[in-house]
Amino acid sequence: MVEPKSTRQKSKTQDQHIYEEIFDAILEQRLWPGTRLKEESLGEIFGVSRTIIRRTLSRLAHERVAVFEPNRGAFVAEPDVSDARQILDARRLMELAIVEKVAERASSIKSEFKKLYELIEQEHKSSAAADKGTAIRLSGEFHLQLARLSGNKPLEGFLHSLVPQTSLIIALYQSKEGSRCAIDEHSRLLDALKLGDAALAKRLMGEHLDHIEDRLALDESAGNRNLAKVFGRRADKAGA
Amino acid sequence: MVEPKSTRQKSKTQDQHIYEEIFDAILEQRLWPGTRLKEESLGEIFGVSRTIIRRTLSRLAHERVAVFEPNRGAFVAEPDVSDARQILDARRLMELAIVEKVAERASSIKSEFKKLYELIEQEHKSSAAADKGTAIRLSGEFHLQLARLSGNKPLEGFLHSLVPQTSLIIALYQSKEGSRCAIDEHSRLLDALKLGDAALAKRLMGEHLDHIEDRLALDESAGNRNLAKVFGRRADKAGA
DNA sequence: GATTAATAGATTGTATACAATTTATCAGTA
DNA sequence: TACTGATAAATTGTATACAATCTATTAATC
Repeated sequence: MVEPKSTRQKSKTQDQHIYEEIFDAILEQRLWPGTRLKEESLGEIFGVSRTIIRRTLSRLAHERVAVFEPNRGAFVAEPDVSDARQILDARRLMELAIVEKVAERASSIKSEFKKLYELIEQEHKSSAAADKGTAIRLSGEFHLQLARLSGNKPLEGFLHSLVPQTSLIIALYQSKEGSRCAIDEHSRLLDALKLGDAALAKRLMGEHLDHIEDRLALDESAGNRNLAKVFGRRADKAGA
Repeated sequence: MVEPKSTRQKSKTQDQHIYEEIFDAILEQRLWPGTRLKEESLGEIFGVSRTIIRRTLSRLAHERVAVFEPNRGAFVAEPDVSDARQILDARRLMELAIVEKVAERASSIKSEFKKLYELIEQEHKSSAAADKGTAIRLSGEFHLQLARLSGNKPLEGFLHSLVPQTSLIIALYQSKEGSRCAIDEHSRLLDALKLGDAALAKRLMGEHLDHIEDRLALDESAGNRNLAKVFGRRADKAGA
């Protein structure tokens, strides 16, 4: 690999790298809701100044994955029960629309499906290796890839914000352990999409989302699961 | 009005102010697609350093209302025909979902409707006074208020990005002048919503969006309307 | 000992300085 | 004149310095 001519051109990819690193950490649930994202610490980790980190945090805040508290810094978001319902509701709307579009375009994007099957394959492997973090992340990436195949950039962008938020919701409110049906659901969904069967694909996606929600405890009392919030304290799990 | 104790606390509202100022200028089509957004000029206009302006531009870029070109700065976005179709498609999805939600909640948010009728009233006045810019902006705000009443924050956020993008599309591709039916359409839509008639409201919203799209020339040749782009030049309408 | 007040330390928020890059200006040449 | 190349000016991209604020620690008081 060759060094770039200047330090300037890599700026965008460097931004992207830092962003994805944090994004993935949230998807994999290594970064817990409420975790403090200290600017200087992150700057040292990635070898950049606070300027760059601040831009990344600003992007995450925009996507509602992080939250800025004035004069206190950025924290990984902690969606409450009401937020969670709205997020899942919006996500269902997006995912159904995306699935419909992908099914419509099925014939013209056939070569793309292979990559998605490979992604599912990886998901299986991570799951078999009990690498839960990677499995969760790959599951999220499956949905993001589907969004890309919809051919609608705004929708793709919106889902890119909703997927990690869903990950935070699962971290906060999942009560039952995930039965390992989820991966097979991806497979069957993809089969339906490849055949261009929009109705079936939408039904399967709907059920897939149902299953994710079924494992959550989003009743009113569920707010209490987040003890730190109840007592007005903040967990600071980010080491210096 | 009393001065705030420190210059720090007003930071968020100052950010918001600058953002809204630019946002409104785009809604009112005073800022044309492709216009360069020079950081120092904006900083002088609003009396802040480039740091603050940069944050605002970054937000606008996230919402796809502005675009950063590496080492060249930020420009008001110029959605091409393909972008335009995707944006309008996404907007239709959002608006129909929003209208459905508002209709469902109609009984519990009755007091909110009055504000919307007042907004329509203002729209009428601006239109009568031939104040086209204000009329367009108020029309956009009508849709944003509706999104707020949906009670779904993610959806509201998504529409907040799509509305100014639609404004850019209209600026670039509107061929026929807008017949002044649009305002009455808002009225009738609101009537249906107040009665909680979701089906009718959705039909009216669909037709409303149809009418907006009908006035556009989004055929393949329409790309040529943007001459500057065809010839690879850039219009720089922002004075120093 | 518990509670409050005062101080020191750590962290964010903003402006600014400097480097890298692009854009504009202007000779020089055919 | 039209075109090329070199130089200067303007602009963005990043790091850093400093001010404002919050947090933790310690001292003082009851």
